[in-house]
Amino acid sequence: MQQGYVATSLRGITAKAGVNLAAVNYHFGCKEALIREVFERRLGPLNAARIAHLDKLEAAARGRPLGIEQIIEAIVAPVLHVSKEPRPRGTISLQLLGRAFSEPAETLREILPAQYREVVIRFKQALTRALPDMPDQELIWRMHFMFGTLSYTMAGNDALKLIATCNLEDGDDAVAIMRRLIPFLAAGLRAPLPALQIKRSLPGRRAA
Amino acid sequence: MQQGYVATSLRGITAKAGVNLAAVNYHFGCKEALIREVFERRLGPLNAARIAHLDKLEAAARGRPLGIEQIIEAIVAPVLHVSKEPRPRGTISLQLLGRAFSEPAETLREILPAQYREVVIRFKQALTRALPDMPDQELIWRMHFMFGTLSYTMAGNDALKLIATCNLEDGDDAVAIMRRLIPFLAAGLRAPLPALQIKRSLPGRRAA
DNA sequence: CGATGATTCAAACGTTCGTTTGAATCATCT
DNA sequence: AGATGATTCAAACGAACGTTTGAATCATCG
Repeated sequence: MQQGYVATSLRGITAKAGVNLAAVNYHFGCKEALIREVFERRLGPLNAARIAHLDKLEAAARGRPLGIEQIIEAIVAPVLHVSKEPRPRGTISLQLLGRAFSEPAETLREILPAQYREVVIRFKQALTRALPDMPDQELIWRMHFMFGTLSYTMAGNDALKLIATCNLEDGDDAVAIMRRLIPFLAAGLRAPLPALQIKRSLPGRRAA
Repeated sequence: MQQGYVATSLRGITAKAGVNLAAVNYHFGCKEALIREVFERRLGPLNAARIAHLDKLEAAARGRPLGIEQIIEAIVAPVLHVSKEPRPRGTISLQLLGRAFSEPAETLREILPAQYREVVIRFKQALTRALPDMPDQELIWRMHFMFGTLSYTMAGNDALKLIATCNLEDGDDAVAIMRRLIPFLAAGLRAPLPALQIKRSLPGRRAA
């Protein structure tokens, strides 16, 4: 899955796994069913851990709204757990999950919403209570931005690292990255509401 | 490019264009060169407009640091220009550019850094001056997050819209989205520095 | 042991892909 | 008009893909 669904051949998979080519069709039926199971096996526990984390936070809060950093951490911390799996499985799993939303393959368009639905509902509830003055529309978009940043970061594109033209320290493992990510996302979620009334604020070129 | 590089066949392209299959190899040489030219034609003007926008802002500022919202707007506004092209070209172009970083195709790994290098250098300079207290490492990561959010938003994944389980208003065109995006990103860039000293804030092992 | 069902295997099938080819067509200029 | 170079076209090529097939191998149990 480093190279995407269509570009990954069953011959490549079975060769690397040391099994026969026909084993895939025998055990899974077709290539689509295989990738479906891969995603369910990876994404299911991850999202279950996120919800469990949120459950624990809400139980401890006893009805009070959670802090935004807490909520984000409930989304992010399970990712770190995955990243700690032995190399290279941890890294590749993150790439897989991060790139999932960008996958053009049709079959993933059906899997992902089902896998993420409960997570999104629960976290939207938590965020709505943590940000009571935020309009619903605005919150949905900011959650969209948040998931986008997260999945993009998980995908770990080498492209932007090359772009950076400034060598990053080696100590920037997943934990360090996520520790940088949480304040960024929390501040974004808390940002003042955009001035939707000011019509000419975007295309115009007024300073001041 | 709605379906990715490998899944897009030259037969499909040429059929939709109403030209002969062999025309691609005659005029471009190979499929890779074709997609390379597509990206250069789309990305070149976009990034040139970003730099021109930044040039204008810096000339008007006469040496003073720019505002963060101004800098982000210089990145985002040219995107809106693309989005306004007649349907469906505008929308698809955004998808193309947004998904570019997630494309597993090897050839894009070479094109994108070259196309983006100057943009990243210029905007990093501007942001460094606008955020003088921000450590270099932290700024690079926050730019990474910012580009991630932007490209993810441009890609316009239907997946997350389905996930939202809350129908978005139809008025959310590209302009409205970007107006929401800018405060989100600006707040993220300005976020207080993560407390790297606090050891146990995230589940991580520490040596030393 | 021998029968039975599950699994593995090498080989092939049909399809689709990017690319090549050589003739046909077009545009341009003396 | 006729020659010439650029472009278009239908057809085919070899390679790679997902899938199927039928025999070989394995595990289990009376």
